[in-house]
Parts: sequence; C-alpha cells; structure tokens
Amino acid sequence: MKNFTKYLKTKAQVSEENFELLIKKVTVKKIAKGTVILRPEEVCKFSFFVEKGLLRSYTINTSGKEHILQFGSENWIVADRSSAFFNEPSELFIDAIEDSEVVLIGADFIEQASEISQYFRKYNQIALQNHIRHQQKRINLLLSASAETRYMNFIQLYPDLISRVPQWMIASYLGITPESLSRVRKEMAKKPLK
Amino acid sequence: MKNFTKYLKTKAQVSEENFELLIKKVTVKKIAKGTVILRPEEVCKFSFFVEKGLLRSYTINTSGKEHILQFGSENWIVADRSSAFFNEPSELFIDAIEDSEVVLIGADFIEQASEISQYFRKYNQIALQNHIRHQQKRINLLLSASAETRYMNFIQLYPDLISRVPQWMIASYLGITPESLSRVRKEMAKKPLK
DNA sequence: CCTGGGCATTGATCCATGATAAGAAAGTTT
DNA sequence: AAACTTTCTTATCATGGATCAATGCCCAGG
Repeated sequence: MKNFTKYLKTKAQVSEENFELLIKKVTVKKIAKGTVILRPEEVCKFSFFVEKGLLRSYTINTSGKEHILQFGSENWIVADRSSAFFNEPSELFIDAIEDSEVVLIGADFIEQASEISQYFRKYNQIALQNHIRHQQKRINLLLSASAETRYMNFIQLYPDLISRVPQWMIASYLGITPESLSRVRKEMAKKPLK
Repeated sequence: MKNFTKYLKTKAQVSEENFELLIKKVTVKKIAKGTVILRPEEVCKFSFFVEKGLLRSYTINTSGKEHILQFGSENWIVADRSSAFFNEPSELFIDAIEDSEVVLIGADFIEQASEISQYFRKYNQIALQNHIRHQQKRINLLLSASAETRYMNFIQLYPDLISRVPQWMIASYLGITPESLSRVRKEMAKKPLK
C-alpha cells in the first residue's frame, strides 16, 4: 500500500487522522497476469488503483477485435468511470498485463473522502478534468494523425510502457494492426533522425 | 435566457432565491455566424451555454486542416474545459455555425453555484462524467469503425444536426474528407435497408 | 532439451480512404 | 437575375493501412 498511501497523503493531501479513517475502507488484492477483473454487463463496483503491475481496459467488438482504451501502471487508477459513477453495466474489459497488486476503491470511498477532505474533493476534480483533457488529445490525434505520428506520440507519452507492453497491444491502442505497427517501426529505424 | 433559466431551475435544481443571486453573474451575448469566440493561445475564460444557435469547437493542425471536436446546439455548453479549469492557454477554436445567442459562464459562476447548491455541484459532476463517457465512446468508435459506421452513428446521435451542419463539417468531425463522406452517402443510398 | 504457443517480422495483395481536379448545385450579394 | 462564393458530387489516380499467409523467434512447461 506504499504507493496508495503516498497518493492519499501527498497528492490528495489527506490528513493523518483522516487517512486512518479512510484506509479502512479499501482492500488490496493481488491480480495474476491475464486475470480479467471487469467484463461487459458487469457494473464496475471498484476503481483500481495500481499499486504494482500493469492493467489495461479494452473493448471487444462484434468481429472479435480488441481495442485498448487505457493502460494503467503504478499509481494510475483504472476503471470504467461511467459504469462506476452511473452504476450501469460496463462495456469494457479490464485485465492484468502483468502480475499486479491493486487497491480497490469503492464509490463510497470517493464520497466519504470528498466529504471529509476538501483537498480530496479538489484532487478528484482535477483527476476528472485531466481525464477529459487526455481523452480530447487522443481524439484529436485519432482524427488528424497518421499511424507513425500516433506511435511517436505514444512513445513520448509513455516511454516506460514501450518495453512492458507487447507490441500488438500498443497497435491496438493506436488503432492499427500489429503488422502495420511493425512496418512503421521498420520505417522509423531507417530514418533515424531522432 | 429562457433555456438557461430552465437549465438552472429544472436540471440543476437551483432554488428561486439562489437563482436570482446567480443570474446576475452571467451575461448574454449575440454571436454572428462565423464569429470566432475562442482561439488558440487564449485562455478560455467562459463556458458558452447555447441559448440559441449552433457552435463548434475545433483544432487546426500545422497543415491547415480543421478537426471538429464538438458541436453544440441549444442547451449545450461549449468550452475548452481544460483551458477553463486549469487556466491555461487553449489549443482550440470555438466559433458560431449559425447566428447564435450564448450565455457566458465564468469559472466564478461555477464555483459559487457549487457552494450555494449541492444540486448544482452534483449536476456539474454528472456533466463531467457524461463528457468522459461520450469521449470514450468516440475514441472507441474511431479505433474500431469504418467511415460508414461512424457516419451512421453520427446520424443516430445527432439527427437534428444533419440538416443544420454543412456536410464538410460532419466529415471533419468524423475524421474523413468531405469527398469520402459524399461517397459513403452515395453507397448508403443504394442499399437503403434503413 | 525439445516442443508448442504467443509474438514479431516480412511479403504479397487488396481495399477504403485520401488527393486532386473539375463540374454541378445551392446559397448570397449586389 | 447576374455574378460570386461556398458546398456537394463525381471521376481518376495514389497510398496508407488491412488482410492473409509464411517464417523465425523466444521462452515456458513437460
């Protein structure tokens, strides 16, 4: 719980006193690589704070293809926000790419923490706004940029993930096939100019 | 201000008393078709509640191409949320597609309304979550669907906009060229099976 | 140490969408 | 209603990325 503690105390500026109170509301869980922890039709009862490891959220369309919406490594929160907030069935899968350790955060936790601490409420608000900003950038990129540009942007944004995530998943995140990504990389290797 | 009043009183459930208080904080403005009301580098000081008419937000990339992020007709709020919330320079344009009438909502309005009314705070929260949900669907669609599918989805989602928005703007929203959209429509006309 | 299953690469081919250009339609201005 | 201007369509050609198939690679498990 080291990371989660830091998150609460430092980022969300929760006082020692409140911390003791809140920490009781969450549980830690080990998730083996490959384990699915949320699937379509289920309601997303928890947000998953990644203490250690790597999660992903994704959809599978009617023709069986996966499309990755988000990766979450240490200190990130992965969830189907809509499902959790509106208490409606999810359309997403969430599973573990690596053996992971996650902190389960229920809706009640968020509410209570927001009640208790103005800072937490504020921080939560910021997280939402960041999410929106991030999604907007991604939409804009998908609208305007080539596979190569999108890949370069990904490298910039998530340099650490490049080595941890299999290439075909990165392709899925970018909205291209693994074959295409392989070719893009080959091209990029030729003209090395940074 | 009819729509905005209704929005505050009905949707955000603001009491008559608070309404009188809050309404003083906003101004109404007429925006002529084509007028740009936000451009990159500027900070988005206001969110624009569309009382009447039609706005759009979009980016222009280095090669001069527009990419539309959002349309907003009556009762929608258009803004660069990130810029407004974080008080940082925007990367978006916002302009009017039709002669419009908008209510200018400053950050102070949001704050004050949230202080005054729990309902408003809650409603604002819901709006944020809806925004995230909507963006997520769009990302998923961009990752997975063909031009035709995306267009059909657009029709479903915004049937009213089809007639109000020029076709090339819809193409821009979908991330394809106007020519492609024209082709897609032609194809769809052939096989009419609704 | 072999073996089998996931992953990455490569080549061949196909296809949806882009680019360009030109005209037809529709809308606006004078 | 004539003269523009903007939007939409159509046609041709070019291309990025998809699909299909084969091969090699790695490494985890027997």
